[in-house]
Amino acid sequence: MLKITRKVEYALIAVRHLKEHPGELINVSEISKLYGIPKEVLAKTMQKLARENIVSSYKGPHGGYKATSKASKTTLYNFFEILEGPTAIMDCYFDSGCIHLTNCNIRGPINKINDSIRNLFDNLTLADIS
Amino acid sequence: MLKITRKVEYALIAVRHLKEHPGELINVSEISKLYGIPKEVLAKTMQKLARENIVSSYKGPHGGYKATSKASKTTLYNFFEILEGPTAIMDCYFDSGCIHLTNCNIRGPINKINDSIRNLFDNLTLADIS
DNA sequence: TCTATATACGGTAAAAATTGTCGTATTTAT
DNA sequence: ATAAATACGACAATTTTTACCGTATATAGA
Repeated sequence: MLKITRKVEYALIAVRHLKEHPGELINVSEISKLYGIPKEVLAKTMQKLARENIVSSYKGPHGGYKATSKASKTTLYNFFEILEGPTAIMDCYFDSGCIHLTNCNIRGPINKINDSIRNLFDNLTLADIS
Repeated sequence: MLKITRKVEYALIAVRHLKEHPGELINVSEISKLYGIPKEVLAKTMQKLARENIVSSYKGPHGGYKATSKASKTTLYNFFEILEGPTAIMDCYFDSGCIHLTNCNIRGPINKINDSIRNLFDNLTLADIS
């Protein structure tokens, strides 16, 4: 519990790698081999980041990805959201689908904890882990 | 991702309920019905808490559980640990089993984030959510 | 002493979420 | 044209989480 997913882990590794080689076009295979990450998984992850302009993509031979200026400014919260959707320690923070809401006795405190965690990830950027 | 498990959710609800009825012996069936929690799941969870003296248990008819004084003092981190084992956003914080450790480029920053989260849960007690 | 009720505990089945794989399309440098 | 790369969708495999079942043990009360 309270784990980040491998996809996020892979994405963090990839972005960091791109930032360590500024301007350079680096393809998925290269990063895959270097860090032992399944190629297709990383590929799809990079595509999501490309859609959000965290990285820019170039097709064709010698193509690949490079980090954009947005990469550094992006908060960890947004980064997580791009890859995994809205993040909270319990679904009821976003979903109203919980049947127990009316007699739930912990929602208030849980939401406070949530806010703390969200605050933490809102105040860390990708630059902080690069 | 970054979710607490239902077991932990159930345990928080149960402990809070016990603390709302101090001294009273309340059995698992009662809490189960009240909050719509599967009985056996909650039962096992309560047994873990009993072993760690977060609650005290009484067998037989009119038996049940009540919160102990330790309940309020227990940190959320310890509570999570009792129920789910050591908690970290990535396994490599505790496990050395990761093959990539040598060329992992994000371990340092990830561990810092981990420390922040751990600090958060170390400084919140069950009293804070009751 | 018998019975009913409750916790204690282990094993396993079911469900859900995550992770990985495959096939195909598209773009583009050479 | 060809080869190398991203783009995308569907599905399979794995892992984790959640729920259920059976049995043992303790104890209050008739």
